[in-house]
Amino acid sequence: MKIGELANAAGCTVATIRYYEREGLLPPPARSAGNYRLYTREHADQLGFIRNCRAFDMTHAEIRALLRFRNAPDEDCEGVNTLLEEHLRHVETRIDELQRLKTQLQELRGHCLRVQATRDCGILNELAQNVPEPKENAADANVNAPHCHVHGTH
Amino acid sequence: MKIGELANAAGCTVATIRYYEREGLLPPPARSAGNYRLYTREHADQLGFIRNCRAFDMTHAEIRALLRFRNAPDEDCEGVNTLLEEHLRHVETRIDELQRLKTQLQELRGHCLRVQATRDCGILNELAQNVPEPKENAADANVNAPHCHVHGTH
DNA sequence: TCAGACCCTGAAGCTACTATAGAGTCAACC
DNA sequence: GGTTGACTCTATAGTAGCTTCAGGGTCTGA
Repeated sequence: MKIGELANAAGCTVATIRYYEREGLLPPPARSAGNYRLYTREHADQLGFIRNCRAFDMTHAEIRALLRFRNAPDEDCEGVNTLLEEHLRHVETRIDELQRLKTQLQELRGHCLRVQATRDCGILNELAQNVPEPKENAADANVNAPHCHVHGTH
Repeated sequence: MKIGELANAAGCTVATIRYYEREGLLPPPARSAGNYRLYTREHADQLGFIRNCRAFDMTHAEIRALLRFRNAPDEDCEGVNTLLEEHLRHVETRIDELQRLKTQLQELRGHCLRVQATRDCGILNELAQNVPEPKENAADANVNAPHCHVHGTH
């Protein structure tokens, strides 16, 4: 099948598929006489696997690791379990951080409850203050725990 | 004050300060005879404001908007309130997404509860399946709601 | 033969920084 | 006067996971 069909089947763009090939997540397929990529069922399966992993928000490094396990069917799967648990912990950590952030944002929101001149706006004034409390969020968390790949709000 | 002192005071790196200048978040300061940046109290205040906003995980675009309000003290602050509420909604959306993701990851984790050959690993087999459920996460959310800047787990 | 849909490569853009290379500045010490 | 070391400068590239663009080639049907 051609790249457009594969993209359709997998629910992603052709650019994404070419990108995965460059990244080594997807093996380079055969080419037609006109230099078009020609994919097999195995490519489609592997791409499905990758897209499922991405839907679980795994990084390419994590997916590469899982693909290695998948290509070594006789090895034991302890590493798979470990990887999943670590990923889960990252997600939980990020949830905690965002929940703290939410609380702080709600507090900040409460500093201005009506429309007034910006010079009197409690929110802007609060942001101009030394507010050292919201410190446990993404940027700092990444500094403190460099192995945690869970990042900012945006 | 020189850039190193400012960085120390603001709790960020000199590279970050130079980056903010390039990005237009901080106005270019005067220079010494030896071409060193010389910052004033106003610069320090504005940098503090920016760092506070960043601690709330706001984007540079959001911060730029807030700085514009800050520099127009006679305008009304409705836009500030709106911006904050939208930011809060983004955070809440992201929390919901991550919580759904967490549930799905726990479910996935349950598919393999002992160490076995990877060919039999329930997790890998599940990931090789058509699993269309974890669809509401970052990648798709960004497609569906292009204005939501809350992104992935990593 | 021509339009239109599809495909190709290579490079740049996105976000908020961080890191590196190679060079200049400045104060203190000998 | 020379040297050391801390600090600063600019320019450039790298990070993650794509998306978008420019400038072209391929293929199919009318």
